[in-house]
Amino acid sequence: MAGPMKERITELLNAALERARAAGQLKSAAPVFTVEAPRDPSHGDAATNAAMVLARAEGKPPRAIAEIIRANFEPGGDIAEVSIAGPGFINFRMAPGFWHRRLFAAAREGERFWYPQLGGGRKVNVEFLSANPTGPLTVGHGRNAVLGDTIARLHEATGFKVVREYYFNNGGRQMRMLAESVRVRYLQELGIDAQLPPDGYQGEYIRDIAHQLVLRNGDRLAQGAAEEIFKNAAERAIFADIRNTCERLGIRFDVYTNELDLIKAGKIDAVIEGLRKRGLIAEYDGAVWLRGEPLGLPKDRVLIRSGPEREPTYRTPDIAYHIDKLERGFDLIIDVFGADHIAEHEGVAAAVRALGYDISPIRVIIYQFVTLTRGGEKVKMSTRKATYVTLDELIDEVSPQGEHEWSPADVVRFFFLFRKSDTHLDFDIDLAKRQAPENPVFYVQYAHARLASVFREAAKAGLVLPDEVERIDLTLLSEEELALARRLLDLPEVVRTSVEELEPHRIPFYLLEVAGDFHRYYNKPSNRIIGQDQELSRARLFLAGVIKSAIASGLRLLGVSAPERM
RNA sequence: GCGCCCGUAGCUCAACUGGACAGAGCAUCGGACUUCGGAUCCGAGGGUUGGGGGUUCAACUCCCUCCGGGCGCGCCA
Repeated sequence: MAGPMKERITELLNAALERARAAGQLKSAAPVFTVEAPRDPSHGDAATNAAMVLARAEGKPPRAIAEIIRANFEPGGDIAEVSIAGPGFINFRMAPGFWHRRLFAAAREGERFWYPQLGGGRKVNVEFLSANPTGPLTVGHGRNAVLGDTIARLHEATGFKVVREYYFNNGGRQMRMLAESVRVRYLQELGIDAQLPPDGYQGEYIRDIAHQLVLRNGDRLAQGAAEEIFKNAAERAIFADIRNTCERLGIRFDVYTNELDLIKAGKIDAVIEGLRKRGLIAEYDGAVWLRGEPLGLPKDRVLIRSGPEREPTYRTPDIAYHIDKLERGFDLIIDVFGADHIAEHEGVAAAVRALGYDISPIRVIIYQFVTLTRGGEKVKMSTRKATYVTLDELIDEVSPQGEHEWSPADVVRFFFLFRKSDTHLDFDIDLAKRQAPENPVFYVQYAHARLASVFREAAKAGLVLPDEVERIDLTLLSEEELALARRLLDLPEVVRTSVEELEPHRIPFYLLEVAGDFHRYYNKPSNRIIGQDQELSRARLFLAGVIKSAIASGLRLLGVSAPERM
């Protein structure tokens, strides 16, 4: 519901309550009531529960109180009707002129209208994906990447300054294992007998990296070559691959941060020192521990491993990393994590707070895992065992073939966003492949392409909208068309909720509804946009333009293209 | 065992964060244009929102409990 309308009605309601009290018709103090758009549009444009929340204090039935409020309500110019319904709702219906003015505003302002400015230039850091460079991106990473990027887009659109950030660990055991795996494949490539360690990486891409090393170095690395060489080669190659996949999805990062740099900058040591000063460090079993009990955590957590290397666990740099982000002065720090990280994040947050930082800027969006179904069976995925479907393969498989105006990422992006992040996502590959033309994304894009086509036809027929849109007579629009307009004009509120609650899935669901409204409207012969009556045609074409603008603006938030032709 | 998430139509999911009669898309069955794009539209069937209790004028939504599924409880990330 439009913000201005809501505020206006709230004011008028408060005035009515005041009058009723002055007249002795009500005795209790102003209640906390809400003004919202009813779920069912036939109930009106706005509704309040004021009478119902007053019922108890007044000792009267809600509908009787509603009558009192209505009797004292002096409607402003835009409110056409005030009625009482259901258990005691007071419903308001706006005059058509209100909607006409909103439509004109939408046409004039374009994206500024659809994207409410919430950020005021505040700085937000969105950390997402953050996959360690040990292999190609999998389908699970895809959900993270698309969610994170879309949250970034939502914030950009609504007036935040956004940094997209990728954090990775390159100091630990996993990277050593990666290096070792490359070395083994390298030796094998040279015909030298070598065995992958039990936890080694078995993927084909390791052989590719080893093969490249042979091409460039021959057998010079066969004896005594530093682990560093294999590690760097692997990291470089895998990152190139990850970047490429992200590029295909329309995703680019502004900042990469890694563990080794944090170590070199002494930030890890600083964390340990700070914690030690506060009595939060324990040392036993040869390791350095974060004490759980004083932080309200279930148990102690290792910060520095035992053994001669004195290696930090992943959690220590993560603490340092979050402090680093806080010190860089972001107003909002968003972490996109898989469900398996949630417990760990609590520990990290507790440590950061214990070190004296205000962690309120940090917000976490958790997403549940993606399960993949192929041939009716769940595919179990493991990076190490190389039994995964890569994100690249998925993009290839579900993207339409041939020449198109739209991006190969459209289907994948839309699918990943088409459910709430904290529910499991079941991705049936066969279905996505086979039914690609019936995917919801095509339904929405088709609505846009159809509208574009209408404008092409209108131009052919010499029908053009005036620059001064206010000259168009919107009183010619039918009730059905106004209903369509009302849903359309919801977009700014949908965007607001998506940003505030970090719930991007609202956008694709909204777009599906608008597209459905339009397809239904369009299919009725009586709703022909380009017709004999010039004035009516102009009013309808104008509305069509606003619909097109809303769909395009919504899709842009998702990183999904809005094709003019399909 | 403990913690977090989930359980809504045959399947995959929504439900404006406590509001009115729980809605879409697939799937099934039956229909619709000789002009703006049929990748569309119309209609039908399908529900005790996992079970039970509680709070509230009002519960899919909050609390308790039980059942079922996922994730975590690593000196992996």
